[in-house]
Amino acid sequence: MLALLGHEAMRRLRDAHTANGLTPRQFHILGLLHDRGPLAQTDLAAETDTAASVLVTQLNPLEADGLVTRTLDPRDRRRHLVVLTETGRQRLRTAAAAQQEVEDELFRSLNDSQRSRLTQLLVLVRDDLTDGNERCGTPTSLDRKTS
Amino acid sequence: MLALLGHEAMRRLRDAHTANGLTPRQFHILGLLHDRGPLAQTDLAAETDTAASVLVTQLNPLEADGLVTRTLDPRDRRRHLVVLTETGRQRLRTAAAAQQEVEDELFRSLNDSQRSRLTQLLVLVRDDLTDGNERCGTPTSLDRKTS
DNA sequence: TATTGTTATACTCTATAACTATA
DNA sequence: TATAGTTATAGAGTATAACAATA
Repeated sequence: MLALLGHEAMRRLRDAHTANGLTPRQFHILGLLHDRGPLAQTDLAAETDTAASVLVTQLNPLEADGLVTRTLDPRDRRRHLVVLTETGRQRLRTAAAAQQEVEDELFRSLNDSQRSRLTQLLVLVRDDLTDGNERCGTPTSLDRKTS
Repeated sequence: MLALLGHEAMRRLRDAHTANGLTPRQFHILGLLHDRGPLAQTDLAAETDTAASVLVTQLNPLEADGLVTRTLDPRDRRRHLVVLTETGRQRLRTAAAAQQEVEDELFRSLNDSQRSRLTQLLVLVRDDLTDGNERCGTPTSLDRKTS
């Protein structure tokens, strides 16, 4: 049921973000750049758990739309620093509002205390999976976030 | 987070079922046939929320492996009744054990009361989404189960 | 030689439409 | 004409390997 509900949640988030010209991954990328400042593509790939080659295909449209710029890191000219533009910041704001709408719709059957209990339980599961996998060396998608 | 955790759950279930030569959908199909007896493909498509064309591609390997048979319904020779064989029943048992292992691993950080509370909250969300969509006419994947 | 980023390729899952056979 | 099932095709998402530039 967790898998099925998660699939439905992803579908709704994808629909909402598509209306803003973004994929869920691109929304994630914009959010990271907003919170952490400019990042190299390697860092973005690690944080979002996407292969480097996939990251490129996500960044290209973002750069073409002027939401993001790529500049060479002067100290290591192999690295491309990805920077959030002002346009990108605005797009992130409207996309975040759309995301919030989807979340409200998804969890409208729960009151505030039920919602926080659900988050609390999911956090327990997630944290156990992430550092559990780091410990026993069975890497999966979830733990690359913290590595 | 629900979407991400659901994705991870689906990945683990898929891996477990792949080891038994099944997809998650095929496991779902076998389970339905076990619980409800022979069903026409239309019914299976509705219950599992898969397009008819997708259902065919899931049933073909099941029939080839002898887990399932397709027979014409004598009362409406357009309908193909899908029947679970004894081999299919056995495969379902081993696959169900594998699914249970994955669930135990996923939720090992929760004790029994936490697990039941999580299920309870997820059921609330799911039921609201399903009959909520039936009411307001915004059909999604989840509500076809109950229609 | 190793690392960053890019390109090309293939594979899976999914959605759609066209087709057949029955009703 | 409408329905049950099938086939073929195209699209999105993802994973892998080969490649260019830089360290």
